[in-house]
Amino acid sequence: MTADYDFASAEPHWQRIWDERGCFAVADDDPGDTRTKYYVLEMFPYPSGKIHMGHVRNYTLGDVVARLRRAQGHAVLHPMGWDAFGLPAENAARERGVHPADWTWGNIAHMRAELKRMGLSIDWSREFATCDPAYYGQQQRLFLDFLRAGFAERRDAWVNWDPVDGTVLANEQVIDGRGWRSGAPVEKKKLSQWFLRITDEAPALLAALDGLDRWPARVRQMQANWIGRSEGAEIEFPLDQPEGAITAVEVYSTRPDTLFGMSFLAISPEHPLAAAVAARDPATAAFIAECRRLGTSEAAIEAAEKRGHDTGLRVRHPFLPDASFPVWIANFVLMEYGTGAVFGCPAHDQRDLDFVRRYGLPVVPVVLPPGADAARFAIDDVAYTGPGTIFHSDFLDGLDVDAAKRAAIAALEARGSGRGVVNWRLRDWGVSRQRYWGCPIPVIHCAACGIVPVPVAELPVVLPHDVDFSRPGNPLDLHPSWPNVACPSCGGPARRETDTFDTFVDSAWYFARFASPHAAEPVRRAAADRWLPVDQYIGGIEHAILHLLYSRFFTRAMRATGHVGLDEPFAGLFTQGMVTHASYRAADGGWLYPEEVDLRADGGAVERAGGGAVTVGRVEAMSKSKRNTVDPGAIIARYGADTARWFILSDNPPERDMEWTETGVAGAWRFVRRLHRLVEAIAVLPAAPKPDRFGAAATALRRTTHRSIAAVSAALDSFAFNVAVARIHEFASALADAEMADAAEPGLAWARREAGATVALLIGPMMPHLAETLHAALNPSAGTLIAELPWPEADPELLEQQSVTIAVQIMGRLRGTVAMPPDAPPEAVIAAAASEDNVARLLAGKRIVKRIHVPNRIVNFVVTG
RNA sequence: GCCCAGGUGGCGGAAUUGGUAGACGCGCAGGUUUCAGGUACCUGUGGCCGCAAGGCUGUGGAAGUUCGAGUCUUCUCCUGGGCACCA
Repeated sequence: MTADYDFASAEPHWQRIWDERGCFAVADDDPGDTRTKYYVLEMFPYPSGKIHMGHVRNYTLGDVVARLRRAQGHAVLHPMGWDAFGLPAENAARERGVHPADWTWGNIAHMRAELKRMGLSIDWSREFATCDPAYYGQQQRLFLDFLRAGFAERRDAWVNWDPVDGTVLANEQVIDGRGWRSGAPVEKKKLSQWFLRITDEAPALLAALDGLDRWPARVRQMQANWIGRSEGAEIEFPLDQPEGAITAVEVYSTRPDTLFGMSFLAISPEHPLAAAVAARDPATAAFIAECRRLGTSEAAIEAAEKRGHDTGLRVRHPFLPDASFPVWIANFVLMEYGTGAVFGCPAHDQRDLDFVRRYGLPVVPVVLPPGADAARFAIDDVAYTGPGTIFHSDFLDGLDVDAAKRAAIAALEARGSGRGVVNWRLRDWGVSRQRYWGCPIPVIHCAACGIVPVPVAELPVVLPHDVDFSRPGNPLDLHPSWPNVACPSCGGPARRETDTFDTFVDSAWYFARFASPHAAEPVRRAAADRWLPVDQYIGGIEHAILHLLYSRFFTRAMRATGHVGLDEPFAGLFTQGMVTHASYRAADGGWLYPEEVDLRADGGAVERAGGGAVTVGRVEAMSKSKRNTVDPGAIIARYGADTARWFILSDNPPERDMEWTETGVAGAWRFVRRLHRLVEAIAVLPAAPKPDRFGAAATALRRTTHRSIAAVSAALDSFAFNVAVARIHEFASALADAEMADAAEPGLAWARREAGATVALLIGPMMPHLAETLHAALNPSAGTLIAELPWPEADPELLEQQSVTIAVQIMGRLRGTVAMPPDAPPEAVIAAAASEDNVARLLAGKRIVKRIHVPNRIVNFVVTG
C-alpha cells in the first residue's frame, strides 16, 4: 500500500527544479540553436488583483501547447507579462487612496505568485509590465516613428465622450451607444485628438484575412464585417440655389442603379449644409438640437423612429435635367459613414420607404423582380431589394442590377457628376485618453512651433508620481509642474501633451517586445526575425475585433518603420470558451458563493450555514456580481495544480464554454491518485533488459501503449484535449488490467514499465508535476526530467491490428459482427459474414442481389424476397 | 433585419470525415471491501418489447440522395454569439 500522492510537496519541488535547471528559458537570438522555433502566447492578463478561472483555463491551454512543442523538439518561446495600465487602478486611487502604481505592482506580485503555483512552462526572465517606463518608453519611441511615417496624426474630430469615465472612447469601445466600461450613454464632442490611420490599411487588413487559415473562421468573418468594405458611387447633386458657399451635396450610394427611383435627398443633422441652414432658420436649428438631445443611446432605443425636417432646399438630378428633389435632414443618416448624405429611393430601401410613408413623398419602383408584370408591380410596405430588371429608368432600362450599377457609374463619370468608389466602415483609431494611468503621448505643444515631438534622447516621458486624485479631471493636466517644459525646438515655454494612450496601444505590440524584452530599442530586429510571428495565440473571443485588429495594424506600421519584417503577428489563433458555474440565491434574494451552499442528491440545495432554502439559478459566466465564482487559489490548495489543469482539459472541447463543477474536480483528483497508485505499483518491479518474447497479456499492453501514443499525440496536435484525456483514461484502465494479469507471464514486467514510462510522458503537457513524480519513481537514479525528454514515438509494428471486427449488415441494418484478419480477401470476408449465426438465420429464404464489402469495416447484403 | 456557431443518453461530450452511434468522464443503480465514510474497487446504465436469443426504435423536425446518413442536399424549428438606421 502506497501513500496518497502528496501534491502539496511535489508541485513546489518540481517547480523549483524546473526553475533551477532553466528548463523553459530561451535566448533572444542564438544562431547555435538549430531547433525550429515555436512561439506560444496567451493573451497577457490585466493585473486586477487575483487570477480567475478564465486565466487558469487560458494558461493551461497554452502550457499544454508549449510543453508539447518543446517535447517535439521545438525551441519554444512562452512568455508572460502584464497589461498593467488602465482605469481600475485610477478608480482604486480615487476610492481608496492607493497610488495606481502601488496598487498595480502589488496586484502583479500577488498574481505572479498565483500563476507560478500553476506550474506553467514560462520563461519568466522575459516578464514585463506595460506600466514600466522600460516598456512604455519604447512605445513612445514607436509612436514617434509612426508619426514621422505618417501613421499618426492630430486632428479635430467628433469623438465619443464617456461622461462617467470622463474620457474619449474609440468607436470599437462604444457598445449599443454606451461606454464599454462605464455603461454610460456616450455623447458627441468635438476635440483635438491623436489618431492612428488604420483606415489607410483597411484594404490590406481585409485582404490578408484570407491568408490567416489557422484563425477561427468566425473571427475572420467578424473582422471582415468590422472593416466593412462596400462598393458604390459618389454622386454630386447640385443645389438649385447655393447655400452660402455650399453649391452641391455629395452622396454615397451602393445603388446607383436606382437613381431614377429617387424621391428625396437626406443629409445628417451633423452635415455642414444642415448647420448652414440652421444658421438662418430657427426651425431647422430646433430640429438639429432635438436630434442631438436624443443622442446615440435614445436613437438606439427608438431605432425604428424615422424623423426628418424639410430644409426647403432642392437639388438637381444628374440624369434628369428638368427634375429637382427636396433636401431633408434625417436622423437616420450618419455623418460618420459615407459622405453623411444619401439619396432616397424608397421603392428599394426599407429605411427610405419608412421615411416617405411618414412624410408623404412619392415611391417610384425602378427594379422589376424576375417574372413580375411591369404594368402592375407596386411597392406596398416592404421595399424590394432583390435582383431584377431595371425599368422606368431611361438608358438603364432592361439591364440587370449589376449591369445597371456599372452603366450608371460610367454615365456619372462621363458627365463629371460622380464616380465609382469603395467605402469602408472602419474608422481611424482615436488613441488620446484624458487619463493619468497610461502611457504619456510624447509630444510638446509650443505656441510658436506647434506640435513638437519629444526628442528620442529625452525618452521615456515618465509619468509623475505625485498626482492629486481628489479633484475630477485628468491629474496630469492638473499637475502644477509636470506639463511645463521648454520647447525642444525653440527653447521657449511650452506644454506637454497631457493625454495618454488608449491601453489598447500597449497591447498592440507586446507580443513583439517579448522577443527581446530588455532591448534598448522597441524590438531588436534579429530577435523579432527569430521568433515572430506568434505560432499559436490563445485567448478569449471577446478580443476578436479590437485587440487583434489593432495588433495587425501595428505590425504593418512596425514593418513600415523597420522594426519587424512581417505583416501578420499571429499565424495561429485559438479562441477559448468561458468558464461558467451555476448561480445560487438565498431565500432573501441575495446571491451566494458556491462554498456557502450544500448540494443535495436530488439536485436541490440548501445554505450551509442555517440550512435555508437556496434557488439554483442558471449556469453562466463566472462573475463577481452573481457570486458564482470559484477561487483558483483555493482549488490549487485543496487538490493541486495538476488536478485543476486536468479537470479543465477533460471537461469539454476548449473552444466551448465549460461548466466548473465540484464533482468534476473531485473526479479529476480521483484519477490523479489512481494513476499515481498504478505507476507506484510498477516502480517496485525489477528493471530488466527488454525480453525476446512477450506473452499475450504483455503484448496486449504493449499494443495499448503504442496506440495510446498515437491517439494522444493526434488529439493534442488538434486541440482535442478532452479526447486526449479520454485516451489516457483508457490507457490507465489497461495498466490496471495488467496489474491483475499473471505476473509470471513472459515480458509482462517489462511491458508494464514501458507503459508506466509512456503514461508519464503522455501526461507531461497536461499534468507536468505528476508526470515528473511518476518519472522519478520509475527512474530513481536517472536524474532526467520529463520537461527535458522527447515526446514518445509509437512503434508502427505495434499499431498494426491482428484482427478487425467487421460489421455485417442486411439492407444497411446491423445484424452481427465477424472477426477477420486485416485485409482479408473480400470473398473470405463475405463468406464469413454470410455464415454468422444471426446473419445466416435472417438471410435464409432471401435472394441476395448485391454484396457490398468495405475493407476492414463492413459487409452489407442487399436482398429481396 | 443581416452574419456566424451549435442542437447526439439524466449531464459534459466521442464518432477514423458516408461505414458497428453513444468512446471517455460525471451522475445514477446493484455488489465487494471498510468500525465508519463525500473512501477504494467490480458490474450495469439511450428508450420500448422480451426469461433469453433477439427484435423494434433512436443524433431538434420534415423531405431527399445512397446498399448504408449524426455526417451530404433542400426546407424548417430552437438555442447561443456577433453586427446593425452602414445608404
